[in-house]
Amino acid sequence: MIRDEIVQALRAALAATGLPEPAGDLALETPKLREHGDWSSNVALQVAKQAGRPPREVAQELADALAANPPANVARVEIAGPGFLNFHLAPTWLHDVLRAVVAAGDEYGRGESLAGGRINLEFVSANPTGPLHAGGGRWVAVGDAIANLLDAQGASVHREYYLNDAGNQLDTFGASLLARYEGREPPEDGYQGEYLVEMAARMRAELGAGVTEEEAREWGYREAVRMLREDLARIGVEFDTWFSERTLHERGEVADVLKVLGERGHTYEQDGATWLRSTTFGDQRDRVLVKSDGSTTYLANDLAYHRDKFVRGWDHLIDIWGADHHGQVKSLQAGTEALGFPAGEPEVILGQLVRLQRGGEPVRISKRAGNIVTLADILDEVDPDVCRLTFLLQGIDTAQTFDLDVVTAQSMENPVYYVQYAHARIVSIGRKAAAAGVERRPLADVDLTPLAHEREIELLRALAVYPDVVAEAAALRAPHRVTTWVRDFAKDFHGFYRDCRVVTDDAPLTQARLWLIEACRIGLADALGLLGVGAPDEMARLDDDGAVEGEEAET
RNA sequence: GCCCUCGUAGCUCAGGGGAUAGAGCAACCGCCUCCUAAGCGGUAGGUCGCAGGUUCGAAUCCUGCCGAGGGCGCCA
Repeated sequence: MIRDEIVQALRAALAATGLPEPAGDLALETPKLREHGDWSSNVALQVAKQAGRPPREVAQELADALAANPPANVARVEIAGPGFLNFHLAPTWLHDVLRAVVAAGDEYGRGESLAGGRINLEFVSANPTGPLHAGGGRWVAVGDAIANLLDAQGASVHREYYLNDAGNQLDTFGASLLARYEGREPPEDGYQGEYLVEMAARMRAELGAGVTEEEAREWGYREAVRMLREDLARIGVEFDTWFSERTLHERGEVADVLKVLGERGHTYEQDGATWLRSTTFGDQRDRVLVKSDGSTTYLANDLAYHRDKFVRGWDHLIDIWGADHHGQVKSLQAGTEALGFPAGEPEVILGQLVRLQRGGEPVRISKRAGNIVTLADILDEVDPDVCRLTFLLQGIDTAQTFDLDVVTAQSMENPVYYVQYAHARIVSIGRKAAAAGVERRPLADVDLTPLAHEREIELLRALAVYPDVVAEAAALRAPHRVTTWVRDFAKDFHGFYRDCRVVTDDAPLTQARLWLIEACRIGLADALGLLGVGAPDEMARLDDDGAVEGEEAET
């Protein structure tokens, strides 16, 4: 691509003038202002100090060297500001971008930065004690999108869900379910959620009378997993593996991990418990692995689990956790390192929690009333695409405020429609063109020089940058960057649509624009696909009140 | 006390070393004989929490302080 050609030309210019290479990457960016060219480099500023000369003088020397041996498509190089090198390209470079997009098709935006990598991505992993909480939807949407991004960079990604089915959480859950079944209130520290009442009724219908606590626990466990799978299926996420904690205990993996840690000299006995000397690996304090009552801690089990993942053959492990588990990161990483696995494994992506609101008021989870809001509740009211994109609107480092009224009642203002509409418009134009008997000729036979309108240029520039956006989003584990790109791109397209008619009497222009919008469609569909959001061929029409035609307007 | 994240327009948030800080919503003013107006254009709106420091250049990096959220169990 043109970008690499310019970088190479810059390197050559540096070498030719005897200037040093900058310490970091050779930065080449797209300036915010069009006057600053198509691409801009700050090498002269970076190198000026080492060279001991004014930046603009260095820039001039580089510009002269570049002029002597100009890269393809570069019309001119200007020096601006404190010493930026601004590359102004001939419009033809964007026509190359269009051809590249079409040639790549579904593959456009793919990268090779993780080629060959085998990654295990664990996310959601909510306890099998009920349906998914609405806030948990964030990890569903984010996790699936990150998996898509890693896949887009060439990695083989395995989506995994860890079922904590061996701890006392499940016992508490079973006791609570049995209490509801018997018409009692759940224990003080039990599960208060009202969904248990419904579950208990279903259990009675299935199992009849005389259910024991163990039977309640096992029935409830299976039922909860069924509900989790159902919720995930509704939003379109499928896991490759549902890993049961119980299997770790059954196969003796927890005991084995304890043995190995002991043999490696990383444990000690104190106060009747077995401790992991995790401070050796940077933890703030040592951690208990085996309690004085002989049972293992969550950490011990989790270490066995992560060792199991490595043994199954992944070369990189990623966990997505809510920030409320931040305190466990160092302990787990210390333990895996103590077991002999690479430092820094597993990589833990921490996401801030979701605050639920309704009409601006916080939704309180009342222990007594047990009025939890589930993901299923949201999916009852909004399209899965709306739900997903809402969770992917912002970076995961910020606590998200999820207002149920805004997301549900005002769903017509959700950005998802804005973006999907752009895609639908493109397909619609294709239908109109076909109906008018206009056929798109092979791209190789089409002259793209008519594409010179500012709107057209903007679209192609955005498409040119898209692969970089995807690569960066993958590297930073930040799917919202794709959301930001696709929103901006949809805006560009709507502007183009308004100003540039595609199907006209001007045959050469029509041909060029038909291919332009096809390239746009590829970009939109790809970005939406990475986010797990559909790219529809048509949208419902709205009447003047903003209500979907054919549906009753809400009053 | 210690650790992590955040603080940017009235609201929700992008931007995380570059040139004049952006978008959506809300407000105001315009645009449908024409491929879907779930659209487009314009106006208004900012001491980028505060104070220092590093740098040719800081919303961005460092330190401190203030504020918000989360964590620091022989719970999971």
